[in-house]
Amino acid sequence: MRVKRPTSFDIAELAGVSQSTVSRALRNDAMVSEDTRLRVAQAARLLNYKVDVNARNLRSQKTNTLALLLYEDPVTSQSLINPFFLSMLSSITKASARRGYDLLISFQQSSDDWSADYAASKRADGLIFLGYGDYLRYVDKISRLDEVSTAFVTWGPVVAGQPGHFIGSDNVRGAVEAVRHLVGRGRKRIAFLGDISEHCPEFRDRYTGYVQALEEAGLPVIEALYADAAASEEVGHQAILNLIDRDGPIDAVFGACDLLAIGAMNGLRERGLRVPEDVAVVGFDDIVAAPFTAPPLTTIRQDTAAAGELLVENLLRLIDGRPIETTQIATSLVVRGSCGGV
Amino acid sequence: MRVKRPTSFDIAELAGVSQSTVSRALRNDAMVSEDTRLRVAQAARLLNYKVDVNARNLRSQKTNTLALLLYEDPVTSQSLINPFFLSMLSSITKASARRGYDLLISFQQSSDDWSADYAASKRADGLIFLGYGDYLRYVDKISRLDEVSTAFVTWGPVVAGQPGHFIGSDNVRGAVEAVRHLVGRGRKRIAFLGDISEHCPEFRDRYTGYVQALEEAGLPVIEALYADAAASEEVGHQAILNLIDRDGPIDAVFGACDLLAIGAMNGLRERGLRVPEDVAVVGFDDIVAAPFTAPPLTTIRQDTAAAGELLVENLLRLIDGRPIETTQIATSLVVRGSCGGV
DNA sequence: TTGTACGCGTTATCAT
DNA sequence: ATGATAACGCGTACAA
Repeated sequence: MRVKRPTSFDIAELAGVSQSTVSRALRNDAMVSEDTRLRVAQAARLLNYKVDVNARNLRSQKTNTLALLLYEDPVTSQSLINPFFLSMLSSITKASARRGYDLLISFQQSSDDWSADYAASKRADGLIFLGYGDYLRYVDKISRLDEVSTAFVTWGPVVAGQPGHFIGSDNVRGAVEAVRHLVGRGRKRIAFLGDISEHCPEFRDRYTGYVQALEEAGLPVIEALYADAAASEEVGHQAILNLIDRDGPIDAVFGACDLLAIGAMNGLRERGLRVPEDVAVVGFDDIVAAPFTAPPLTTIRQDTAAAGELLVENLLRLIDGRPIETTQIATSLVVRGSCGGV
Repeated sequence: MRVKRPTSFDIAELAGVSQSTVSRALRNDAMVSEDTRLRVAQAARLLNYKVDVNARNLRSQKTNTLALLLYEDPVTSQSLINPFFLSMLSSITKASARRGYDLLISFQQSSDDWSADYAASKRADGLIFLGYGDYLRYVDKISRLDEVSTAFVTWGPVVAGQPGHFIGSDNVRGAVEAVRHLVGRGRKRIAFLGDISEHCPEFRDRYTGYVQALEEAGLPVIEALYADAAASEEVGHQAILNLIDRDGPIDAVFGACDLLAIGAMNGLRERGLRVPEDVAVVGFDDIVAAPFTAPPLTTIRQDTAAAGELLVENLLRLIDGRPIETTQIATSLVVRGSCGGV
């Protein structure tokens, strides 16, 4: 027994005005006398009227909605999402809510179900891309978005010739800071964990910072201390075991992300090495779990709150046709037990 | 220089059929000859046509979208969301994607910005409520939803007389299992951490299970070993300190959620007590961080993957007017270092 | 199997 | 400051 949903016409009748006036009154849109505004508001409350957003969107060609597309390599994620992105997601949600935008989210599992039609089908006014995934795989699709002038921003490093607008942490500086910290504690044989192929430009930037800090300290960059690794705990675990067993002693590990660092700590423990006494460990991200590991993880914090704000803010600028401003976010070193802290 | 978006009329012209036929062909909806279907599909691809979902939704009175409303007590959450809910969020996203539904998400920060109009304004076909928040505060609003026959499901325990459909873990059994495990390791003075007021019925159920397991083991329920605590790490930390300092020795802690248990472990360490030798600890949830704590946290796992599926599945049933089936999910004990494991 | 005609509920435009 | 009217783009009876 469904009651008919009231329309603006019903409100109009009840308030004794025309339907178009109702529309204006509710939107605070144009000049409406205080008197009628109140009568309309009251009538609306009485009938429990809510604007039909589909009609509104259709007419106004605006959705007041953003879409967040999270993509991760299926290889990397065993049905679990990297905590860092969950944190980003949380801050993006809040940022868009503060701006009065709804947020639609979608996890892209394979590159096939690429449902970036969100904009084309007028489901959203703009798109936010987020992921540690393989960027290369998405470039052509993203270019297509660019061609049809869809508004979108991507979380990540600026890659030469990449279409669209990238916003991200200053990965190079962050990594420099991490490695400087290790060097400052007297570490000399510092392993790097992470995939630095062109598929993972963020990790590549962090590797660049790693090299930079080593050189600046006059330390050699030892190739054997680099271990390719996708972004997960298990992978980090395996990678460090292989590295230790094959290439001998290390006194520190810099993980390109916290999950890798955590995996490494587990591997080190398995080999009877103490953290930080024998091997100091620094990660990158500062995920929620980082303070709770054993020992607590020293890491480079990415300011997800600021990141969410910046992504949303800039996306809205794009939607309005205004120019984008800042695109880089400062990181900060968080010292905990795994290197230099308690 | 924006190009005009193609409409179904444009496709119709290009394919040499009527607009209504285009609509049918694209929806695979009615009888359409293979021939015309192909011509239409080709024309659509050529013009890069996408259905305007607002028009579609308006016309069909269906959105193919679900809304996820996450609410947490502002007291409890200092701008950080409980990892458990992030995990739920992730699984719900996937579940609804699998069903071909878009997901709209919203974090309810205060009870004021109660934007549960998602259904009333035809933004979504159904709602999912999720939260460790104060249930009582939401009951009346939820009742109103029930009155206007909005389709919605709530993650949580079944509370007598509560409107709507609740779906959740079997908190009592889970807690029983947790405490049995502690008892089985010879623990006798087992503290309980968590708010068991009517505001937190889930925690209350877990307390019920705690009491049940103690009684079944012939152990006394010692009131002094209960500590009220909201769901956060800091609160757990403080609570255990107070409890130890005031009420003397304990040999185990059962935290109503993992964050509380983790906080407790930190507090115990601060007082020089070893986990699990001096005090064994068991949590509830099995959040992402649980395996990484020191020692790894023994806990009751809530099957978030199954939960997400069940919530979405049942919500869709409600939307279709079909009856709801299962509403309880089994938990499982995960033994790790903090009690009985390595 | 396909075409015709209308309506979904709102916002925009042009009057007054 | 308000009213009348025309779109917005698609789905669906109904007719053919």
